[in-house]
Amino acid sequence: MSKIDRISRCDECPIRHNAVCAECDAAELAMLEASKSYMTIPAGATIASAGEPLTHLSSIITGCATMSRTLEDGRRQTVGLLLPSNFIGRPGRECSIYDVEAASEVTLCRFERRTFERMVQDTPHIAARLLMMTLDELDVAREWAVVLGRMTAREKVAAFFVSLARRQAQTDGGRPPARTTTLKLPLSREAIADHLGLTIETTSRQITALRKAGLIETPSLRAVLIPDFEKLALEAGEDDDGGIVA
Amino acid sequence: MSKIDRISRCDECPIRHNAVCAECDAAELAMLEASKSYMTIPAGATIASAGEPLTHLSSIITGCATMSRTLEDGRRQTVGLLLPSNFIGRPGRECSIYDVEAASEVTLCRFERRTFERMVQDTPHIAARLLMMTLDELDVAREWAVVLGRMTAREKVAAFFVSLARRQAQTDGGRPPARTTTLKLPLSREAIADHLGLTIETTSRQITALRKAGLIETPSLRAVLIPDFEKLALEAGEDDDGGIVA
DNA sequence: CGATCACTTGAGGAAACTCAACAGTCGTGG
DNA sequence: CCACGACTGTTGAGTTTCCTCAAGTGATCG
Repeated sequence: MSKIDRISRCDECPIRHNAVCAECDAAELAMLEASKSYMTIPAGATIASAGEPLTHLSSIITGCATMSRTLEDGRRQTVGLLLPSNFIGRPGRECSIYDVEAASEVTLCRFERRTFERMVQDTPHIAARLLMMTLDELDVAREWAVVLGRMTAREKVAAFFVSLARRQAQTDGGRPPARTTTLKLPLSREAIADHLGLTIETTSRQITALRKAGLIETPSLRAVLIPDFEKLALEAGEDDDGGIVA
Repeated sequence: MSKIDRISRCDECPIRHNAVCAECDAAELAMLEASKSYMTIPAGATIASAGEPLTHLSSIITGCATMSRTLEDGRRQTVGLLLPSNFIGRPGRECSIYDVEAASEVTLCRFERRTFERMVQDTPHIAARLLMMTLDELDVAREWAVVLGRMTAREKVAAFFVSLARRQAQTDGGRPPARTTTLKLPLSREAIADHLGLTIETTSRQITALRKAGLIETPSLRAVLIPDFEKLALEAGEDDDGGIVA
């Protein structure tokens, strides 16, 4: 029995203050508790498929998932990297328009779609929080458009590490990344390439190039050590005042 | 005195049923009417600048604007094409994080930011509509990520015309584009290139290529005639069932 | 310990970019 | 009304970046 299975009370939930329930009061939380269910999905499994009905909407409690589209000829683009507190599914739409796959083992807090839609309608705290989260997602998506449209392969890879470092720091602690940060990579090289709009070979080469330039170290295939976060951020095309969006 | 200046009643507004006010009842509309103001901006003028405070939030009534980011070295990426009923500015944020520029003459329906934020809080119809619009924008942004990340230059240009045709058809009439459609281009070649993550030269070459392939005609620099919409959509990498998002 | 899979590296080619010249369009003023 | 100039768009030639194909290396797991 994993740790999450034993959590049933929302006030013990690791994403309590970041997820769609963040603004809920005790009574609202009780309502959510009554209709939620947990589900754990193994790494590599499919959470939703493009065009298929989505019976449940959910929040990621732990783990990492990708949201992607695959064209008929096999080209694939990941349009969202889903980390703890991120939301899966769109209220008001029956089907997912993207494939959602667990990159690592993922634990979800799920709600039956209709039930959740009703709660969004009836509970301003949920609606307001969902709006804020959606606006944040929109910023992230637009920020990523700049990366995809205008950055070089090297900048894209650097930007990916920088963005992931920011989000992981946000999740565990809530403060910006330390100067020296170690990153756990939830994605394979192929998945990173699909996120960056590159091939796996180019991605690999640029990771090597960043390592040779001393901007990162790679203690293992699934880990990246950033000796100087600011320096890497600069390499990712950020003006020195950092900033921008996650 | 232009046509819009004379419109003061929301029920005569061309975006009445598509904008953030779409779900409002008579009483709510009256409230909006009391605090709204119109503003017309000439083509080429700046509506908002990245990092600068945004005193008003607004809806586009007529015209077209671009939302873009410029990197220090001059590279620019447009992250959103704003057409009638689209919303400018983010409730809850004081500054714009993008440059917003009028591509053509633009007429706005504006609300003082604080006032609007209060109305969002107090008016579920506005909050709900804003949520739906934001979710739609998110879909558009993610769809565009696929274009930016995985499409060839030719597909990008085709996808741009297809997307624009869909949105223009949506605006004037609400139905999908006819088989043969004429498109009014609100953007210069350079602005198109910035939207597609290409150079102006590549964009121009691909427009020429599409013309030579008979997929489009170019009656003028700012117009595109699509003889067979489905055929162009296919060229844009859509599987024959069309669909996807605007 | 060996097979499989993920990742890396190399060589060659294709797509898009850069730089440069040219053409078409539009507005202004003679 | 035409001539001029500035600007926007097109086309061409050469270069760069990234992709493709292929082989090699390293990790992981039975």
